[in-house]
Amino acid sequence: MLGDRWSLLIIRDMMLRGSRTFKEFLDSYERIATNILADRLRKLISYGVITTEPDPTDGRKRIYLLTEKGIALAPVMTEMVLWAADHEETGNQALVRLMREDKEKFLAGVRRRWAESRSRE
Amino acid sequence: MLGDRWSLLIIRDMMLRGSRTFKEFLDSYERIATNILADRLRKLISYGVITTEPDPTDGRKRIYLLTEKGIALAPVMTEMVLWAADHEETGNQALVRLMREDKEKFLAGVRRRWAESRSRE
DNA sequence: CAGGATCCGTTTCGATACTG
DNA sequence: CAGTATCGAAACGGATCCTG
Repeated sequence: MLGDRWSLLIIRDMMLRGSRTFKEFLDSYERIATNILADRLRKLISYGVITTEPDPTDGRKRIYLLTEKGIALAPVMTEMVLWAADHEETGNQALVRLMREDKEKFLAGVRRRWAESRSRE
Repeated sequence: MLGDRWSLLIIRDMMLRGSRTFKEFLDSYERIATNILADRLRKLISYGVITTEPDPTDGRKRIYLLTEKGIALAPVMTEMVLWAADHEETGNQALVRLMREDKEKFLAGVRRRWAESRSRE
């Protein structure tokens, strides 16, 4: 799954933007077709990187969550974002600044938010 | 180029195995078709991640080298290898051990070897 | 309306054969 | 050795349709 463009973007949006639903992924600024998105979500589930469950407050929705294996990708994503910020188009500047100031602290924050969202389920 | 399987493997082999020629990339254990390899090398050059020049000792060969922008991907590759080692098939165990013992030291070594190979050109 | 599935033209891939 | 040419197979992506 490393090496698939859409999978990486999905993981990035889940990890850094907190995206959780099919619609939120679709609205992410990069264009993705619904069939491709559905396919990648299925594959990510089969890889054990994410899981899915119905939204308890809205039966129509499904919620997608990172697993332990998924959140373990945080260091990879962080390094990717930092490299892109240095060498390609600039993304979220505030986020990049946070990452650069203290990488370990930033990662700890990502993991903490993930653990908290898990415990609410 | 992040998000393309072959590009990542080429960069990995250049960075961690010291691969430098078309043939060395082909012989890398993952199968890659010659046209795909040529295409990815071309794209990596256009991205500014690698450069190429004729082999001074063998006119038939071309040598591919990482640029500054390319070697800056070392932290990304390292985190990818560590994640894969923890969660997927196991690759080069000795390398993984080195990375885990002291990540910064490992990265310094990669950068030093790269600088030395540059200065020999 | 959210989360998909299906259809379909277009792009990319990958295996093999061939060339400088 | 380092690629290019060719061609069928697979993946993509857009539009649209379906279902709870």
